[in-house]
Amino acid sequence: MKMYNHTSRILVALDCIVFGFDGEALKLLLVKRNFEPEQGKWSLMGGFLEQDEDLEVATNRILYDLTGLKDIYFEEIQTFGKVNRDPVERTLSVCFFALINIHAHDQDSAKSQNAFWINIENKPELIFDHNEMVNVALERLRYKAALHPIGFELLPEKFTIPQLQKLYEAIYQTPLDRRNFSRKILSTNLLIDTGEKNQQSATKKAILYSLDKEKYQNKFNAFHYFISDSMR
Amino acid sequence: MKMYNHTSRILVALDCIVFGFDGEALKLLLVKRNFEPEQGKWSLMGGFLEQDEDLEVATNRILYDLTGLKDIYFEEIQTFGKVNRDPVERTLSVCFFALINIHAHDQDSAKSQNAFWINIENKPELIFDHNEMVNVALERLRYKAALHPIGFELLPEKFTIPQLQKLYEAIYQTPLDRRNFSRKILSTNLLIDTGEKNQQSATKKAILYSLDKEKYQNKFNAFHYFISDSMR
DNA sequence: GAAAATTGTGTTACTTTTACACGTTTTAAA
DNA sequence: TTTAAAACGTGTAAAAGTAACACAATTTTC
Repeated sequence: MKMYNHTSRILVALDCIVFGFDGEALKLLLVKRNFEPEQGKWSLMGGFLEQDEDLEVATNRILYDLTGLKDIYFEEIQTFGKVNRDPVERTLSVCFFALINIHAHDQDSAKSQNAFWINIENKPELIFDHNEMVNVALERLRYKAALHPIGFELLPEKFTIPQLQKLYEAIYQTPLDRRNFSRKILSTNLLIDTGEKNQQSATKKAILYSLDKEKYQNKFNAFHYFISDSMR
Repeated sequence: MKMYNHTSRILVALDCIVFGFDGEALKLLLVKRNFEPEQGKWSLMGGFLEQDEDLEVATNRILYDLTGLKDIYFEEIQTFGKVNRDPVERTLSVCFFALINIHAHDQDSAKSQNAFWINIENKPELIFDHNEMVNVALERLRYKAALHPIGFELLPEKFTIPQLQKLYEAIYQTPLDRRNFSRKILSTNLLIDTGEKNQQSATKKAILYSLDKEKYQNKFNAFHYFISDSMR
């Protein structure tokens, strides 16, 4: 194979912001580093891109090693490329966030990576530019969840509308009106009534819904265009 | 400086989709390659990331070399990282799009790069994965322009509402209702009546507006949250 | 069986959107 | 000078969607 006559080959890392939701608070899966550099400090989960590995494959590899899950919802956020962002050696970082059902992931995988779930409000200081990465990821999550039904990715297969509401309240750090929220969610027709009820509850048991995955795919891009139908 | 004990250093390129608007159609600034590889074929404008260069600096460098403009509006789209996307050598490509006022750029800069403005409908086949990059960029432009007032970046300092409408019609490839469009734009309060009129017109001369840049900054993120005020 | 907590559904006022109509300005041809 | 054609600016009523609030039903605990 010929090569470009160019010498600036650069180390490429991937860093992942993993979001989870435990029913009350939005959480991050963070790594307490038991390796150098910056051993003992907190960081995002990451890894290097290998020479013979597609970028997307590397993303899946890193997520699998961390959670034991495949087919995780993730999307690229941004590539961070300041010259001195990594003090050891110039490293580009392709940064992405992932949404997982916190109860479905493999706890042994996380443990083997020394990863822990931390409430977003209690986020410790992270190494390098990882703090900025988390900020950008959180902003992107809020942006995206306002326009697309990605919140479901953080919930179990079956969930109640009050649970979904708590999730949105955690994402946006604001209380929502129960009645308007319920109507808005139901009007999307994305939910299927499973006929079951949440037996966990100590008061009135809420209806358990599942996601209509076909409609979810179709409606994913049905966000609010500035160019709405009426303008046409 | 210490180095990571890791051998997979990779060539990193940047590729840029430059959008322009000539008053009628949405256009792309494409390069007819007079260099190898793929000499004679069309491609996006790009370049390699240098060892001592911030990613953002490289983006500005490439845009400046192509257009002679500084402070161009641009945003990162995605990093393309398939192993074989460049047949010469594995190359990661950080891809971004830029919006420029087609009448303000330096034509000599473009000429020196062998770059030409092409109507988006007449886009030729591009090398490597550049076709996909353009598709993603166009999708992103449509997404973004529906939620944020970035269309102005493609227009001259002073412009009329009918001109702005033609731009949106070019972006979304659909006719829009003149009266509703006008009301919607004016309701944002982003436009300042300059008191002048478009003297070019052969019929009734439209009012020339300029952008209220302060409000533009403030309102940039006033997109349609799923979580609207009423939900709070 | 009453109280407390939570859930499901309903209602009305208000705002925004949609789908149109009409009058004005400008140039060019009659 | 008048008239026609084209494009621009503003207006309006019906429909749809949003916001703010009320009430009834379910379940456990006391």
